[in-house]
Amino acid sequence: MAKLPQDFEPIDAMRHSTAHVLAAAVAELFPGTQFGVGPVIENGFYYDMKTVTPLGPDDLVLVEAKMREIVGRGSAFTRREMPIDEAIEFFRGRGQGYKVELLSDLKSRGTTNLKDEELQDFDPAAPMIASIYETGDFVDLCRGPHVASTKEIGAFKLTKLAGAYWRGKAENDQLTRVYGLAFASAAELEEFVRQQEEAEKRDHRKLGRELGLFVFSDLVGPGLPLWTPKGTVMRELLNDFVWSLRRPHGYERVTIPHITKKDLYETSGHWAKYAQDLFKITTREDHLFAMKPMNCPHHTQIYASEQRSYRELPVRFAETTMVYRDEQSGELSGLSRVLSITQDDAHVFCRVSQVRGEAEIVWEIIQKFYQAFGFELKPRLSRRDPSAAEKYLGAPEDWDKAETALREILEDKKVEWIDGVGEAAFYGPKIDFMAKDSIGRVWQVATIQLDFNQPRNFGLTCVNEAGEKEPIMMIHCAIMGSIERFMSVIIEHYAGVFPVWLAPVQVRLLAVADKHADAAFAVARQLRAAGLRVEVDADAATIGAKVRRAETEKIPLSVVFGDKEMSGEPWQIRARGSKEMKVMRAEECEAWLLEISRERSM
RNA sequence: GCCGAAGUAGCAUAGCGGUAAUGCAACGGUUUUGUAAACCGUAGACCGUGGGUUCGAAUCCCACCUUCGGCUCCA
Repeated sequence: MAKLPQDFEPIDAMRHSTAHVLAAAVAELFPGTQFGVGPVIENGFYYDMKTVTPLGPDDLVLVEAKMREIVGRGSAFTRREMPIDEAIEFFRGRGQGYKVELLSDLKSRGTTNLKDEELQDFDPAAPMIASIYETGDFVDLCRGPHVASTKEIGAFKLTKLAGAYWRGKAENDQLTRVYGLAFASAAELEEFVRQQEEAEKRDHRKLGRELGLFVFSDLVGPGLPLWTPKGTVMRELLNDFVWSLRRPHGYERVTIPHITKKDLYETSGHWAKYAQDLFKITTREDHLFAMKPMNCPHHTQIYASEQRSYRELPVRFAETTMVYRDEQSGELSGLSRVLSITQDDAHVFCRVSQVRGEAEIVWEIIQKFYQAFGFELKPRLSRRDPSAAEKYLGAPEDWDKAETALREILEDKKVEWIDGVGEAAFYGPKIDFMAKDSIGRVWQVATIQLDFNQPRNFGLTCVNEAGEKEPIMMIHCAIMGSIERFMSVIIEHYAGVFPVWLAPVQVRLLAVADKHADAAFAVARQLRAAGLRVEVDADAATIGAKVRRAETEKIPLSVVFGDKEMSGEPWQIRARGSKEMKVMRAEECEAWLLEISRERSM
């Protein structure tokens, strides 16, 4: 994300100046290049540009060398100001069409329609004065601030080339975006690169394959993960956990088919908005069906199947089930973005007066759930963008009411929350939860969504105390959101080293020699019968090799099983990653293992 | 979908116009082992798919599939 100049930290002026040096280097090497915007981002900068001939990876090396040459010249960054019309002519004269467009747009429509990355070029306080910065022969539109001269530029490195649409719109020109890192010192740059490598080791796509949790098949297709027995064990455990938290609050399970006539989505409002993202099915009799991309419309039909009294509300339906969305192929990524998504979905049908209480129950479930993994949660009020009313269903007054209800809950909780303008669903505002993982990355996870539109579209009511039909509200809530995404998050959070309760294999018995195998298998059978997930390693390998194998496969507990154990000596239980053994008499082991394997904790 | 890059045995990599190599895993044999890698051997790849250029293609060209990095999108 681009940073605004008012949020600049001391390092950011240097990063911004480095972006100018990048543009200067490209301008020297590739005359005729037109430049877009070049903002500061986390850890560095980028610059969007349209070169006469496309840039390749080899050019990146060339450009970086040229940048070092320019930095070596030690030129000053000099600021000049001019009226906006003069600036338009100035950049037109230099063939910089994108800069001319930005300036002209600013002149006619003001700063409010500018994106963050574009605001790095303009000062909203003085929109009719353009400032430019000169470095040697290179001149760029820019609000600043910059360092005094290229002598102050620290350690930098160009990292990648990517495509990016001009002003973020898919219908515009596609420019080449050059990304770079910039830090005050070479040591900091190296440290950052090292951290990146650490994060790569946790990549769920790599760990998922190594740990045998899920696979993809070219025959089945992209974005359609196939879950192995081990991966399925984890999915079920997570789902059971969610259920254990929901059950006391009166949630009931329901089950729906995975396809429906299109009529359902025409009524819900989804067809108009998402028709092209649906997998469609034509029946032999030429009727049009769709794979379900969400569950709420189906669930409304269970609610609507009978007349409901206010006395039976809230009605809480929940179901963990797959939905299917025809995403753009370029969006797919490991488990983070897939076509077959398992949602732990719930819909609460309630009166307006019950919304608050129900939302608080969900909040409590979410907190308990995420606490068990050691995630730090931060809520976000995802509300509508008032300047884009056409994107949302329903009357603004209803939106205001719903947004206020959620805001009150947030204020009541006295927690820090993020204001998410434009993050609402098309049918209502929501509270989304952002989870910070063990290496500080933030993921959007659980959600509580208010919806007055679908109940209205489907005519959902209850009979109230006065015997009248009263319109009701619907709350959509998901604890994990998507199990696929949540799996990707916890795989990376734990780096594949899962806590005992969640590990697909909890205990491995390492048979010392052939003669111990039968006894080890017998013990394993007994522990399995007690509910533990146990394996035996009885291969013809040394005990050292078996220990190593259990470690690299990230099995939480292992027990060497040989003569000593068979003759009744205490077991030595090895916890992964630790050389210290837990020594325990055999007859105590089962109870202890059961206890720790059930404790849902980090 | 768009821009760019990449697909070689189960995994990780080498080879980059002259007919596929290495490590780990697998399999067979020997060893019967006490807390992070025993030893010896064997097998395993139409080099993503299809087409083209060439006497000859893993290697060059085209299309498609899949993956990766971004952009756009995300109920």
